[in-house]
Amino acid sequence: MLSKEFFENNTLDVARNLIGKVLVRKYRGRAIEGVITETEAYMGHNDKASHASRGRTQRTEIMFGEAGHVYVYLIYGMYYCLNIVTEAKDYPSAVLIRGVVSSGINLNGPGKVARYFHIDKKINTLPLGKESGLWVENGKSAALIKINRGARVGVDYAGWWAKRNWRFYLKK
DNA sequence: AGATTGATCCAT
DNA sequence: TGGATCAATCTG
Repeated sequence: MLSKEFFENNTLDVARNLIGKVLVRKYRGRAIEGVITETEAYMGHNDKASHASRGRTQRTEIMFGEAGHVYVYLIYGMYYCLNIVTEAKDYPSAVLIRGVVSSGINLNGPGKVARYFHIDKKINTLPLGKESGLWVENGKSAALIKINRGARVGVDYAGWWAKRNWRFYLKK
């Protein structure tokens, strides 16, 4: 299981390094696993695409918290999105898990990932590990993986910040 | 391209 | 307390 230190690094590095790692979910005595194929970094007070850009609120407080904790939110009234908090305490940042491959099934999009892994607000703000039943394991030799970068999805409203290549995905 | 859906945030 | 706004997805 990846340590808290892994998530205390620069968010862009964490987002890139999470590609190829294995997401593990223990749910009702069953283990669900999948290789992470797509992530996005949300980083800093100034990132207009980040929920934390307007400062601390009840919802975003978790992004200012300890690395390696889970941030889950509901979007469009229907879909949960899974994020993992990164970097130092009081620096708002997290990585959104956008894509996972599990048992040959391609889960493209954060809403599908959350649904498949039974992610909802019950594990919001919990640390990765036994308590949340969610953690990340090392994958196979990350050095052999080809990773592409691109602009983040669905954040056009963020102007210049939307153009930054803070999305990472496995090259096919 | 349009409908769906509700938590969250901030102020007409 | 109300209304605008969303880190999306499915169906055509």
